[in-house]
Amino acid sequence: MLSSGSSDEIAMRVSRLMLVTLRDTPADAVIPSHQLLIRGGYIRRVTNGIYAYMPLMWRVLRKIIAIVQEEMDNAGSLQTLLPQLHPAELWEKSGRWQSYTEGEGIMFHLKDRQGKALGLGPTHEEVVTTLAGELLNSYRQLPINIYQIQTKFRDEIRPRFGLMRSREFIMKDAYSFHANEEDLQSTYKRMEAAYKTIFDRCGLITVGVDADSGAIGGAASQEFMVTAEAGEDLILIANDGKYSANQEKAISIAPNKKVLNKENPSILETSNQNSIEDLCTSNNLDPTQIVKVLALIATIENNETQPLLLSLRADQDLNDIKLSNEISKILNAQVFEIKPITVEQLKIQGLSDWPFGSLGPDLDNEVLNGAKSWKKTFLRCVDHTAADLESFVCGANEIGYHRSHATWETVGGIQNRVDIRTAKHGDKCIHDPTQALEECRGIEVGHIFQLGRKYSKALEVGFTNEAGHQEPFWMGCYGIGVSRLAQAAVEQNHDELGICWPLTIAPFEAIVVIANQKDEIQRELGEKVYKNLLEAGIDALLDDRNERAGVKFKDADLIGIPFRIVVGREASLGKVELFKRQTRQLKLLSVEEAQKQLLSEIFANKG
RNA sequence: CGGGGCGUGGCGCAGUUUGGUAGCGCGGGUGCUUUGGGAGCACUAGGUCGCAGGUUCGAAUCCUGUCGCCCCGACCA
Repeated sequence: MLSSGSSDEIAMRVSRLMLVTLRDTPADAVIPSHQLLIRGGYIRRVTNGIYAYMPLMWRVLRKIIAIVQEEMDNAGSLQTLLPQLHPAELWEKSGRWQSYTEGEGIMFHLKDRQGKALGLGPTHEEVVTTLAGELLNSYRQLPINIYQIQTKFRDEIRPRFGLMRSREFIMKDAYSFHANEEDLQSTYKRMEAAYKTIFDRCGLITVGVDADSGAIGGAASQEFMVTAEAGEDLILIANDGKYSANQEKAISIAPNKKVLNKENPSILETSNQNSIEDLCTSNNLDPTQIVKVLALIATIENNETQPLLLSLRADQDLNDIKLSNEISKILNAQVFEIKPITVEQLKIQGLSDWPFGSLGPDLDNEVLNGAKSWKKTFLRCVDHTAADLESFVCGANEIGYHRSHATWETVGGIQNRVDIRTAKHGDKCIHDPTQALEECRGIEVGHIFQLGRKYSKALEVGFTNEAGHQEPFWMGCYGIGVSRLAQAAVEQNHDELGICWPLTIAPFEAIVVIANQKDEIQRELGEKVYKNLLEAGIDALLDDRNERAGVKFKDADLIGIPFRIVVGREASLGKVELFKRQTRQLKLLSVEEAQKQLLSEIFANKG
């Protein structure tokens, strides 16, 4: 046993830290951050998508949590702690129980000994909205903004990348309640600002992007992305930085078209021309002169299935998120799934083959006659890129034939003009056509939504307004993936030797390495430096292990403590080395000077 | 769920094609040496080869089934 120091002090010694680092990269980790967190002994997998946070990791998480708490508190949000087990009735009332538990639902659920159905909270709109309904009765009590930091459960279809997409994770979620939309918008702006401060303080480079609000629903929403190669989302950013969006949502100006002169319509023989490319080379056409037609099937509320016939300019790609939103708007119904129609599906529906490859925008509804479960008329949508063509080539609804110089009048007109194309790298921007979109990948660490009145209406909760009438709340919700953020920080801050934590969220600010534990002079000086740092208020760690210097250096590089003081062979001369992990800058200094410089660097960077 | 790959000491892997009773590196323990970039030597502990059936004199190896993990897609903080 060590004779001196409190138990805290003992735990700050590497020899007592339960630290196990791995020399080899674990086979099941693919991206750098996941590999490094496991190799550095930060996390251990317990089962699929479920991880244990080891002491170093928990220190990182606590630092992130402290920053989040400070900024949320500053922004006027109240911390709470809500239950993790939710009764099914609450979710049935909001209409989400079924979609969240059945099929590809993400809610873990169970029955208690009374046979009552419960779910483990993947998010807390139901619970929090119900509470608000019970407690907030008057506009005089509004607005209210509350948050919690807590473990969330989502039975992900495919957990992966360690903490990046796990089934149990730490999240900060906040909910705001307002008497009107303007007030919601002002809190939304305040949260946006708080989020920027939080990510800045965590030492992360993030971009706020326009986002699709997905399953949660609602109006405006913005995602905060940590830019990194391993990111699962593709984001588009204008050169001037004035516009940025998730590709799922991004809008842009489509590339210029090659005008096809107006001439009398004619029929093209196109047998064996099975792709747009074939069609172009064989007939000397440009893809921008062709309208391609896609047949899809949408599954909507009440298990109804609506066939879709979509027209896009042939050089453009369909964006299925935009499509889903447009279809939902047109039908005024929830869209669950949209899939391409295949020959097999036609068979199942008892339909004969369609002229795939030669579909035209005017494909007759009679091809749906006799369908077993599908609706019998197409919902037809034309993307702006196709609608803007005055003369074009398109399928003739007969295998082996296309129509040349068609116009919308000759192919049945345009019923729904929509934006369903995918914006891409290089496209011109709508806010300023001299600017182009750049693409990069991002990890979503935060998402803020203006929910509107979706949940307050569904759960029938509201307040009495100034006029004395009952009204549903206006709501916002604001999430930060705390454990994901920790891993994203590693993804953005590492090199070939290991992690380079940003100072503010590093498990320790400095590590004192005694090169040779058996050298009494080194050992005593190392202990002294360590003690001095602690007394100066530095989060310091002492590597007192009886290991060779090389092993300690490798481990220190791997676990990524921002500053390192090496007490080694110059210890007898009163000299130590000050090493900065990020830049690998190394200075041989007197003990006093090294400590002084370390303190000034740390206090300067902590802000 | 669809498509691909993999399960062999704590970790990384070989052995499987062509059946003969399990091996390498790292890690762990002990001792000596070494001591500023994942040390050397010696000794040592640790695996019913994912699991269950089957074929065979004999199965990590062949067959059937099953479970788990990883990658690509649908989901999301």
